Amino acid sequence: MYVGYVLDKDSPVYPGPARPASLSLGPQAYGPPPPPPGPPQYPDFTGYSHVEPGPVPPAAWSAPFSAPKDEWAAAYGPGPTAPTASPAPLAFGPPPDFGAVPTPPGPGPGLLAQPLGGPGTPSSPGAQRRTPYEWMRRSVAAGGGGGSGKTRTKDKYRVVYTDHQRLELEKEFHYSRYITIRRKSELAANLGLTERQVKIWFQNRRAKERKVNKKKQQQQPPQPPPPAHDITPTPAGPPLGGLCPSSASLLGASSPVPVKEEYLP
DNA sequence: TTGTGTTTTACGACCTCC
DNA sequence: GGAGGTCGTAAAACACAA
Repeated sequence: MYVGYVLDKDSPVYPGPARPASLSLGPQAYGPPPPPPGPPQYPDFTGYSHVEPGPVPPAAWSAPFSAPKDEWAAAYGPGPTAPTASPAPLAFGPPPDFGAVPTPPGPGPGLLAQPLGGPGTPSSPGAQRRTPYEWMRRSVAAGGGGGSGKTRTKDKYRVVYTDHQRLELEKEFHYSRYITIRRKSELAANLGLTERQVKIWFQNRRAKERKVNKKKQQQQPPQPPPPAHDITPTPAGPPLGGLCPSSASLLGASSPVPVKEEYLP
């Protein structure tokens, strides 16, 4: 286990600024790192595919995480507004950060102004794909099941996470592929999930990313190795031996990135 | 409406690390 | 030994073509 890494460092695995303490930051709030822009980070992301034109958040990582998940960023619009608009009686209110982050100029007045489905509209992610921002109103229905602990041995095999839960999980994943114990607890509490669910979600999410990356590599012709300065730690594995290289460099004296207190020893 | 393919939760097996 | 990692897989949820 990598408890030592997680407990002691609680630092992002991938280069980037230290995340603000509060949850629910918009993707753009994670801050742009210096690396050059690359292909979209989540071109395969289909969970929130009601893409609308919107501001493209700055790149969050260097390759292979060279670009932020602009799909969901664009799909959901500015992060701050989404949870604010959610009527879900989750364990947390709209984080202050959400109100603090200005709404970028977009195609419309924002999520709140988007049409919502009627009360009888399906509460599934698929339905949400057809009904933009439906997730804001259906967080409760499926959200209650999110932490219900249903298993294969119980009446329901699995629950479907609400879009809000998935959005927050995606945000956290966007920040770091490996969630810390602290963040896992926070996220689980805030989203009404169990820590186990959060852990498994991250495991599945990493598996998904590996699968996508593998698919990409198979589709793309072999390319020459990138220059040395472009080499970034691979996300394919857990951080071994404490700090990953990127974290080490992140904490280095030369790093311009401010390190959050909780990440400091 | 139905069949089929894909995605999303959840678990078990096995491994590594402390 | 416990916790969390990957890997493989089951099954529900979902999308979509016929």
